[in-house]
Amino acid sequence: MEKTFCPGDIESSWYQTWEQNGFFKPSGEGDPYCIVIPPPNVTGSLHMGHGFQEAIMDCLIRYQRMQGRNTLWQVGTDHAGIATQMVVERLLDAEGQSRHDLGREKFIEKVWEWKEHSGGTITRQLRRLGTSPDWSRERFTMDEGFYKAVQEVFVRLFDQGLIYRGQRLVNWDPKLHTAISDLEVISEEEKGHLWYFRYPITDGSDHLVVATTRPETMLGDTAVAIHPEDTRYRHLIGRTVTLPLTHREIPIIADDYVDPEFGTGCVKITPAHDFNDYELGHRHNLPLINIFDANARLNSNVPEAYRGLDRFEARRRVVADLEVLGLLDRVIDHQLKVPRGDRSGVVIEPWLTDQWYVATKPLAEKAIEAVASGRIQFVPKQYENMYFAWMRDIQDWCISRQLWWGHRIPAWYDDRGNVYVGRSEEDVRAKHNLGKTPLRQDDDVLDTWFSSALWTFGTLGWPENTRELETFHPTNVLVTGFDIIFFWVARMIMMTEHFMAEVPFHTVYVHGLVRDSHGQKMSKSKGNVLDPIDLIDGIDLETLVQKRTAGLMQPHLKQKIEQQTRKEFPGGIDAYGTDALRFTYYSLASTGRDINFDVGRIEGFRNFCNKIWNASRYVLMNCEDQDCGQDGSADYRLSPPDRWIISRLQQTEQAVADAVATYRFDLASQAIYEFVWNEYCDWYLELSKPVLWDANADPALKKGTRRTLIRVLETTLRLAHPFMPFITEEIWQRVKLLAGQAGDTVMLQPYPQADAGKIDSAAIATVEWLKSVIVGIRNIRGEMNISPGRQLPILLKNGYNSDRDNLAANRQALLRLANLESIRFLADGEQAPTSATALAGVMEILVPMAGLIDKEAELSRLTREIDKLLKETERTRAKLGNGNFVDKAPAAVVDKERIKLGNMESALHKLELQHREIASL
RNA sequence: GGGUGGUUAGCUCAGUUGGGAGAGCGACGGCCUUACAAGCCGUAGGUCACAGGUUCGACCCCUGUACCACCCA
Repeated sequence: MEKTFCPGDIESSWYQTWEQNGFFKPSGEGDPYCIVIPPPNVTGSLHMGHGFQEAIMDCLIRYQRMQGRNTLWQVGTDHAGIATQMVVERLLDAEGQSRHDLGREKFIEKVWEWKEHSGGTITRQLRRLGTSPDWSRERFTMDEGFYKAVQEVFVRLFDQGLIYRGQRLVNWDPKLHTAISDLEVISEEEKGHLWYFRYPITDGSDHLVVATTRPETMLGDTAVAIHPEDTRYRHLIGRTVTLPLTHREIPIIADDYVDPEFGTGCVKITPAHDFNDYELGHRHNLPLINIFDANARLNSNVPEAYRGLDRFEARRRVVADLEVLGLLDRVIDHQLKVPRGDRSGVVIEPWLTDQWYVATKPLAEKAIEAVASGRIQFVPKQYENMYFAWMRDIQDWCISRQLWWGHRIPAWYDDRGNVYVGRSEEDVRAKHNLGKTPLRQDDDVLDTWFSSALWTFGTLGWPENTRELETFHPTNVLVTGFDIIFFWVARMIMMTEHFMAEVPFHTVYVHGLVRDSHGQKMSKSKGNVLDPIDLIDGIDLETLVQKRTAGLMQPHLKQKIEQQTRKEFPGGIDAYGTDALRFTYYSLASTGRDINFDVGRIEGFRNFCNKIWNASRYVLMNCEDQDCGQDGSADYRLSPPDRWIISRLQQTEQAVADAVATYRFDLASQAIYEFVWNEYCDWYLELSKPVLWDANADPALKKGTRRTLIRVLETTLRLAHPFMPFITEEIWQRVKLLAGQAGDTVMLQPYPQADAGKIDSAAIATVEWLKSVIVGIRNIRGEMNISPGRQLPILLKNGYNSDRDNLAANRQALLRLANLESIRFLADGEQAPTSATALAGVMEILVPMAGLIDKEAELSRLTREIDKLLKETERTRAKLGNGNFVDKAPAAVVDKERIKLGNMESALHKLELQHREIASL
């Protein structure tokens, strides 16, 4: 084996082996276990959030597979309507073309071409992460089969009256020319103005002052509203104002929607361009005047002077014209929520159009019940509240999009505007007896989330009743971020309950969102994006800078991003390998909502991989070509350290099992890390040396040690495999035979199960004793600056018989691990030389000071120890002196405190004695 | 305005029915000890945001406050 672990050397070849041998496919045996991947955008690429999420799913899948379950990880990608269409339109734009130049069919061909070309990026990257989905079952939401499911769902919902077409105000994106759902609108505070306009009362008696943030919409006003109780204006109810610029006469109405505190308490009402006004207009039967076209330019419903103006230009003109007329009262600065499209970034316009809707209320009821009853459980549980809050207020879902890329709505219209929904034009004609009536299909496509809502059962073959559907649905767990609980999770639950009459999954594991090391969201414009592949393969500084600053939407940020990148990664990023990256992800997967990714962490876990690698080198060097009991022979003997590490292994296995069962991957990874590094490497490997290197040692004991070394390593590799698939496979192949195992791959070996019967408390006590003696001596050595190479003669004093037994049993280990010249108990009546002292229980460990230890240094060390103990003793004594504590606390707790106090007092006594003795020299 | 989550070592974070505050990284000191310098040994560092309350006992339970983040209106 190489001296240093090089992840790049092993990763791709093992991945190919696994995939080519079909190890990722369901075994067909055991209890089914299924996860569907949250489908990434087909033309997207892997980001840190994906990496995190995929790592978690792969861990679960590999874990369950090794538990012997019939495991399916259903993989696939999403066509991502708007996002993909935008990408392709941008490419066309670069060639000076628009999609309209091409026409719908040609454009869609282009999109498919682009998909063929770039669609494999994300799946290639998933492979780099070592994920183990069944690639042979890969699905795409635009696949023929999946479209069939989408169409079927649409038709059935329509027939059931749960899909309808209606003219409503929608969130219109004037740049992308499509409606979008509420969830795709991001409203944030922005600086703006509040304009106060005078509207003359028609009889010429007076005027009203209205305040508005959107002056241009006044051209579509159809009323002015006041609060019914507002005494300032109550007398005006029922009269009219003459709308300036348009000279329309519009009523003054009363409605308690109006907030008398805001502005002047008079509100202009534009029912065709504001959601609240729309509702209000509906209540009062106000006319709707649509003043915008699809580009949000003013249309022919406004006076000629304004027609064709962009909405923002129109705003300036309206304000200017009113000012000229003396109707501009004042303008003040004002913070307001501005709705923007999450894709286009432009201000969204409430606009009146015909759209398709899903009536969600009836679907939501069952979906709420599914979670309320516990048929679906969220982990962590608090996300259920978020889910309920949204589901209770759910609005009808606008599912039509004015795009070309997506599932075309299966609806046809005749010349008279009648609509027919069916599985195909022929189907529609037959169903409605339409003969040769000309029909044209609806131009719109469905919201991408409409198709992803069918993901669990659609990918398994529905509407056919396939064996996969039978076996793997409902799926076991959905792994997702909380940001798409509404977009996706809730809609999946609604659709699946409706069509399958069962839940899509039993558990929703909601993980946090990956941020940078300062808690900032990673984004291109912030220039703090990390690419998981760059952490695996490494990247030099120049390339990283180049990558972060290329294609910026706001080029002026370039310099700042470059500086920041050069400062944070002066040497670029090292190649850490997949296993280190994955282990880092797990270590960060606690219950929090934010996951701050610090490159310092991954370096630590790269070192951990190297630690495992080198520990394995040591084990192999000592076991290869040796009898390690690989033939199953039983002529070996286990030492206390052997039994101790086996015990600790059982405890670790249990800790990992408990952690995975509760989705605490941080705790699982920590248990493995601690066991491997702090127990197996730091202690057990060291303890094996005095046995293996002692020519006089009992051969049966040596065999026992080799057997334990190799078998604990082999088990640990299986234990760690779901977390770090590559390195565990590579090493497992080298150790399997020596450990008496066989098999093509570690990924199909049984997962280690804790066996409480193998926990040997006597062995644990012995090794704990050994460790405390060694640590005591090392402590003195370290603090007194005694060279590590210097062999020390150690004396022991005041021990129990058990201490004498332990010394006898562990003499060799002590001599080596503490680097001792000798170690023995003081004889009866023997005078101890002046020594530095450490305690191990009641036993005193003496390091003779002569020529080694400075008196003052030892005194100050003792003083520190004494002070520490003194403080602790005082606290405990006070506690026990409190009658309430002794009376009311459980007896076990009180006893524990008593014992603790006794121990501390005895230790304190010894240290004080020692201090006095040395001080008197 | 309503809601949720958070505040623990210099940094990033654990802390599982309330009973002696932990890890990794970083810092400091010492080591090329035949698996590993991507390492080994040792050390320092915390009013557990603040204020009350419950309790014999609170990082943990309750109330309030401050600040941060996110969601919704």
